[in-house]
Amino acid sequence: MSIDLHKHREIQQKLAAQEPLDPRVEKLVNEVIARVADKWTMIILDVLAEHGELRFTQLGRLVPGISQKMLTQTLREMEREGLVVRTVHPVVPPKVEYRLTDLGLSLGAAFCGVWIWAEQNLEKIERARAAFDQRTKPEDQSMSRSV
Amino acid sequence: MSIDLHKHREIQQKLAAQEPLDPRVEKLVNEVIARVADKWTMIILDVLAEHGELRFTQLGRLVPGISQKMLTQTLREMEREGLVVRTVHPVVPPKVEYRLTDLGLSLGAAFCGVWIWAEQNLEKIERARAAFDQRTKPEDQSMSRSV
DNA sequence: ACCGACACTTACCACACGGTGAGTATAGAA
DNA sequence: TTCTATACTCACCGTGTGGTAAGTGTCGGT
Repeated sequence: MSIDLHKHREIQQKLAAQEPLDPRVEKLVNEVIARVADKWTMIILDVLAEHGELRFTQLGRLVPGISQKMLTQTLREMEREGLVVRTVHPVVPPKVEYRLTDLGLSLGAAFCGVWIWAEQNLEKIERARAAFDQRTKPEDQSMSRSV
Repeated sequence: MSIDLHKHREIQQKLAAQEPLDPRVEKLVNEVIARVADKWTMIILDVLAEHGELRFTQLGRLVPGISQKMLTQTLREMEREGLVVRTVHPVVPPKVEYRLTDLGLSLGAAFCGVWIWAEQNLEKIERARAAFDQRTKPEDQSMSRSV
């Protein structure tokens, strides 16, 4: 549930030292990050963490920009990873409910570290970006630098 | 540097409760995740955390699959976010060194939570995936699926 | 008989991402 | 003179990702 500080230190040391982590772990982490980092997964995780159990259309309404296709797709992937459970009620107008598993909840908790980091370093990042743009942009060229 | 457990709890509570986080933070988090989650950023962060200061080609060698284009691009983005510093030595064969900033280091530390999570839940995820594939794959010739 | 609700699935399409390979600049080595 | 090393930039191109819109199936309401 909560971050284990011993583990934390240990891995920090591994990062600081040359000790490579288990390659399986590294691969998994990359996969997890890739999965979680897409446009919708974190938002859905967030909404689900906030609202508990939700139906497909409710979820769609709570994640404004999303298309049905992406909602289904993301939810499927999250289900596959064991982050959400999908409960089908075989009733006349279909009723499907989605809810985070313990795993999903714990992923949310694990990401707290990143949230905290972002929260604490928001200003720093914005300053870094501004400074970078400052020292990069002054060339009056129309370089297409899309975000 | 290390994760603040008070903050951690606080945010967990916010996640559990309905309290939304500062939208700026949420936006930033999504951006950070999106940035960090690309194919190369985390790997570079990792390599840099392990080796300290590195030159362009050294980095390229330590991140086997990467193309020059992607290395440059990723490095630039990381520089913009203030995660790395780029030091140019105006010598005859160009010499440029890259090194993590405190911010970059702290991001690595923040991601420890996710690493730990992945490490601790590796089996669970693989089992979830296997189970999901199991119950999804058995599609034989018949198109009708009996749930 | 027709419509709408729900939870999807499918076809199509545009754009962005990432790879490849070439080009650029400089100076010392061969 | 040509080659090599370094740290890039640029043009081109194929794939993949995500959006739009329409279709599917069932049943209850009108």
